[in-house]
Amino acid sequence: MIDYSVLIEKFKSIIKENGLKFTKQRELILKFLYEHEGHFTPEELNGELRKIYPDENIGIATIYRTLTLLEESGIVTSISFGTQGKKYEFGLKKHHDHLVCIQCGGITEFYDETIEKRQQEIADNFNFQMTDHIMKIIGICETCQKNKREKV
Amino acid sequence: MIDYSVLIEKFKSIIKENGLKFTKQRELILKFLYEHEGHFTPEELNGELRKIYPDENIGIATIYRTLTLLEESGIVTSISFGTQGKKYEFGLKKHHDHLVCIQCGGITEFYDETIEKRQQEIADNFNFQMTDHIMKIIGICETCQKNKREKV
DNA sequence: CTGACTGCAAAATCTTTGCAAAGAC
DNA sequence: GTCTTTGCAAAGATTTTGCAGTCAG
Repeated sequence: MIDYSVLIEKFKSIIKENGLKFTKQRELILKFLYEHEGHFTPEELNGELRKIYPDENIGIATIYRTLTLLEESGIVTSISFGTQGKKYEFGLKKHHDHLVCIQCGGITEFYDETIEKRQQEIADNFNFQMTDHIMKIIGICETCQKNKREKV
Repeated sequence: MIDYSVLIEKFKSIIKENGLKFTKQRELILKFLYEHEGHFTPEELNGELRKIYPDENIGIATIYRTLTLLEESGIVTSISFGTQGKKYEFGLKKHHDHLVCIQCGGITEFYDETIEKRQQEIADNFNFQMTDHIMKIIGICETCQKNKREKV
């Protein structure tokens, strides 16, 4: 995993290249995502940051703006949930895909070499310049299957 | 491809099973999706239906409600576009995945046996009961790549 | 007839934008 | 100092809901 100091330097250089500024808000949002595994909605992120930094009072608009910036910079990635918005996660880790539970909303990550290779081959066949790919396996996770059985 | 009369019967039996009613609006929406290949937002669907049936005046709420019903019935499927909502397509055709162009928003469909098989294996490994899966390859389609080169 | 369905408009979500004040460089 | 960023609140965009009248069975 990338070191935090390296990450910050990387972020600062992206910031500088684009004539932007390195602000406390941007740093705190990045830091949170770096330090917390998982997938967060902007609203959740807002809540967590308010808990950790009660004095900062980071506006929701800033969260949105920063997430967009971080995503464009390739530092975070997002996964969308139909109408219910997006969840963001720190993106500078090994590429992976997701198992999404429709019962509890839980997300499990996995990585599979076979699928990765095949995706590139498919894109090539269509002369499609792949910049990203998303794979979600949707269903019911082991825990929720058990809970269901116990209820019956 | 499923025959239209068979499709309607199928829909009617789902309707009946659930104590619902078979209405003109529901039929017209289903008919449109059956007859038109492609992926439509609720808003687009609304516009198209208004063009074809200027006298019907189907409300946008009905479109949403019907699409939800059709999706729950397994007759249509949806693909979500981050913040920008969902697109729906007729779903009773061979399963396939999508290539989505970030430039023009165009969608190309493909089907790959290797990927299908591997997805099931992965779900099994996690004791995950897969009900669906989504795969999107995101990038720039052949046409948009060409247009870009021409502009330069 | 009865209960489901519809269109309308209002409400609810989620996200973006305009602006004056504050902050980074 | 200059130009970007921020928080706030208002505006937008998309989707859902409440309701009275309408329609299917």
